[in-house]
Amino acid sequence: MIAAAVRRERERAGLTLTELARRAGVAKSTLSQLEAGTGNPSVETLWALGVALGVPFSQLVTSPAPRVQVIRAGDGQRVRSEAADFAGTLLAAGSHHARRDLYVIEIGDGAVRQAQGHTPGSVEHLVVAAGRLRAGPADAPVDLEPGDYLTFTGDVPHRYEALAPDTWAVLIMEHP
Amino acid sequence: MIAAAVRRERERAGLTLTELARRAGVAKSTLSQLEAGTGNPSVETLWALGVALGVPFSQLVTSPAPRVQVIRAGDGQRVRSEAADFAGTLLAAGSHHARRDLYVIEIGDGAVRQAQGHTPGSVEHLVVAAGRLRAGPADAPVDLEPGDYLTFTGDVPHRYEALAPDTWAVLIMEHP
DNA sequence: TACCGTTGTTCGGGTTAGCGAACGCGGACG
DNA sequence: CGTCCGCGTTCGCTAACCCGAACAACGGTA
Repeated sequence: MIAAAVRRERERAGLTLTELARRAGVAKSTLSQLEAGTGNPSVETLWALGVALGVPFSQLVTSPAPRVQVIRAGDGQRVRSEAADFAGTLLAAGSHHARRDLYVIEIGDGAVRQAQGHTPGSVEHLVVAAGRLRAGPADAPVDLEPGDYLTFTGDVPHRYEALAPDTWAVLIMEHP
Repeated sequence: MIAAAVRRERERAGLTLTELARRAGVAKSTLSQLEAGTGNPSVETLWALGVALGVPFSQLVTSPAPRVQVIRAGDGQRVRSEAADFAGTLLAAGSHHARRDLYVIEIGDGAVRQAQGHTPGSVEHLVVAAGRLRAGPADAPVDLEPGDYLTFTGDVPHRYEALAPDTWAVLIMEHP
């Protein structure tokens, strides 16, 4: 589990095992056994590897991934405030992924953005703010309207297509 | 550093050292030395403690916190796509916090939501989708319009106040 | 083909993490 | 006061993490 994460991050950084071991200050034998899944590394070792890889260490202890989920505007678990005219809808909670990039995306009317899959285990969260958007995995896109929420795994080809002018949305990308 | 985090979480859960060691399946001597800051624990040990404490493990390796930052609609680092009429704006990236709750919030015109500070180190991210919103720390609120992005530490009293009808926004709450 | 540089994987060994048991301490109870 | 129970800390000891070095495997080059 950790083994795969370390190897994935190392290859994503384009480093050899020897080079990463040198930069992190650990013996390459240690790193080799670690990537082979033998034993549990100490926190110090894993920390050194995380620093050398430029990833915040919790990224090296990943976990499984969900699939596609849509919450329509008005659906979802609403949390109302008694004290004020305020309502919140919980869309996603409790992931312990590490990197989380937050975007605001704008797509011209009729424009289509194709994206090949990102790193395995990445998850995308999308909330449409205005316009209409068709998004999701390339083989199963979903039509969304303002307030709609969509989440899906980003490790397969996917797309964004605006169905109305001035379409924009909030996009959270989680990289495991 | 880790020592303090473990002790803090253990006391926050109201557990004794002996009880936590029993639940996590580690020797209490190990836990005692760990909280004393002696040596580096292995990942497996820390993981077991995280499970027993009900925290996602990366919470045991904390880090500092930012303050308030506003990115106006149209500002920010834009990432354009050459292939399609598509533009994305990166708002926040690379946090290594653990729990991340995603909300869509709706606030009635003129309504004010007050919130006392949450757990130390929590961070809130806010993107206004429609309407006008005054939000932020109670002593330094900021007026936001659709597309504006605001982030601030949530461990101090803060507020949300709608300045127009049909105001809603996307809210990401990070709990360290 | 032979040589060389690099990559990643296996070997002994020193050191340390983790365990179980024993210890000192403080409060509750008879 | 004496005993008991639970708290957290220290004491040997075994196991394993980590290291350095030697080892195969591969590709480029003369």
